[in-house]
Amino acid sequence: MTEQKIELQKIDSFELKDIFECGQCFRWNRQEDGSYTGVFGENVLNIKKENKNIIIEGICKNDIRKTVEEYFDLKRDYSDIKQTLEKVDINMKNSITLGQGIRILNQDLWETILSFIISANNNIPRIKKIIEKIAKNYGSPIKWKQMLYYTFPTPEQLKDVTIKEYRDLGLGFRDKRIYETTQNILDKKLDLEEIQKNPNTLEVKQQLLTLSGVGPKVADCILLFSTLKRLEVFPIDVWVRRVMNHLYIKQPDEKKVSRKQIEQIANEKFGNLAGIAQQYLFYNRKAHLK
DNA sequence: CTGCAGGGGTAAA
DNA sequence: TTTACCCCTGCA
Repeated sequence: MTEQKIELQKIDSFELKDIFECGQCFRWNRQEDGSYTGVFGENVLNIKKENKNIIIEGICKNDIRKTVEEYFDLKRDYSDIKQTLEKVDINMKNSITLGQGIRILNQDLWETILSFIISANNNIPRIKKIIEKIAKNYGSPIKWKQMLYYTFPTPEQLKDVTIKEYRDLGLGFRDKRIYETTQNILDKKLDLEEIQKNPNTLEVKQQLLTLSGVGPKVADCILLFSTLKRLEVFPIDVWVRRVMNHLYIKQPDEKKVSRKQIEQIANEKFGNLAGIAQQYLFYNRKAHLK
């Protein structure tokens, strides 16, 4: 646990806003100076961009370079990915222009599972608020610059939390789901270490779907945004459904568009990069407001 | 000020 | 396939 600092140069595809406000993460907050501060694992980091350089500093458990490299997916060549996707069609090309600075984070699997269970039928400000409360109540404190931050609690730290306590935190009907999923992980009904090793995405998805509160959309988000990092999945939420319908399907009644239909088109067009394509498409959402 | 719709879905009927 | 769901915010 030490205070560390690092400066990265010539990193392609790294816009703070694109990365932190695309909906993949919930614990990064924009500061007044335009930088972002966030907690992940046992780290509290602040990131800012000056000229073309990225400056990262804060409390970091292990070597900051390695930590950052892993978390921000720095070893992946996003310009290569963008080049491939750009060729798909003009829609994708435009979408990439809108969100060209995105990177898909390698977030802790456990935290990602709980975060996206909480995200169900919910809005981002409230999701963030709830996750912050859970961290503050059950996580471990980390002090940096006179401020206290809190890690996301481990399954063990949530072991004895009751459904009622969750309800009192404002989780609503998700209280039971969080409780049950925590118990299932503690009981190793699903072994998070094991599924990390399984290369068969469909199998892993089936296993995630056994968890309470995890349906197809949440499962895909977990597969894409965590260290599972399956770039071929295509999470379908109302916005992506809207955009996909608008661009490719053109069904007058949006609700009639089936998940299967969207998945098929996504797979045909974007193949094993569908997940990243989904993120770019997400930037199209405001262009298609009802 | 009160009422109501709707939000990055899921589980249960 | 359809419906209820906890809480919160925005808006009529």
